[in-house]
Amino acid sequence: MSANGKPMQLDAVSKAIIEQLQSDGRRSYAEIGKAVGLSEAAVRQRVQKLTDSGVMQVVAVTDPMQLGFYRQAMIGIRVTGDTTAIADRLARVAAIDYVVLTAGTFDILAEIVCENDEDLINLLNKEIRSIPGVQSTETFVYLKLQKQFYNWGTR
Amino acid sequence: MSANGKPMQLDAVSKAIIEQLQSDGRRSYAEIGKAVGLSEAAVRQRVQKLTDSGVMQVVAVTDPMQLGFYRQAMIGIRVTGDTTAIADRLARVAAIDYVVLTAGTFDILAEIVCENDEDLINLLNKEIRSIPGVQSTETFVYLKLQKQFYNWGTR
DNA sequence: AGTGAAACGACCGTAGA
DNA sequence: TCTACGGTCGTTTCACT
Repeated sequence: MSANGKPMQLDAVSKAIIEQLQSDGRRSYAEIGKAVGLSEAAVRQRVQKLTDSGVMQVVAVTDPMQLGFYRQAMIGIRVTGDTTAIADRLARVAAIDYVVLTAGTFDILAEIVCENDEDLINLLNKEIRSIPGVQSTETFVYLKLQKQFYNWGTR
Repeated sequence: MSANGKPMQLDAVSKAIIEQLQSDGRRSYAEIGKAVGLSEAAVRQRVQKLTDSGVMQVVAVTDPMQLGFYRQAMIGIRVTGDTTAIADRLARVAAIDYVVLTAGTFDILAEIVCENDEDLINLLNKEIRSIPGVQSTETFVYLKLQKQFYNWGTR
């Protein structure tokens, strides 16, 4: 139910529940209840509502570095024609984990995750620059990830 | 224990477990066990190891849009001097949820989440462009988030 | 690194304020 | 929207392979 257009107004308790799950997504409802001063059932209902409405999701996230993906980069892309069609196509590439349409000197920003520089070159040439309509790309190789906090939109 | 420098080699079963938790971070170990063909205890041991080693985390992520944060943007930043010090300072701003040091025509990329354009202007002027050493910024306002897949590094 | 069993605790539906 | 409660299922520990 729900998921209309209007922003959801969260009270302090719901915010506290989200914080609990942000630090550990597998914490039990009972434990969260103790922390926020609510019964287990009440916490469960609120979590249900938050996930059903799409405000919150509990998911596993992985560290590319620890899995041997040592090269990450943001690619700024300038295109002609339909940006959505091109972004759609980029979104289907497994090594591209983030695609956003933007206003500014780039039309699309895409984040890529790969093992090394050779993979990066191949990705750029074979999966990005080869798409009809892609005019130019600019690559920003990641040196150090300083902060990452989880919010989300589509998938 | 662990978290050395070498990449962790995951077998098909661990990958399957991660996939299960990527689609629902609260799925029970028993249920995951059924899906991947392992006992509940074995699944739990593997999940423990994956989280202890830092390869995987189960966390809550929220949708800024649904919470009334209608304006998101990536800011490309050019600086003089110590990039780390400036990135550190940016990371402490709540409205900045992502900071990465890069090689390329920007030294730092920062993603911001705010309610409207006025907030965006204030953030840019008061929290970013006012930092000593920041030479210039380029703003890429998000029009549409097309893909977001969760990997992570630091926090 | 895996299984199985028994005690314990979490989860879920339902009833009621 | 919350608490209370009972049945069911998941989790934990441990002994064993």
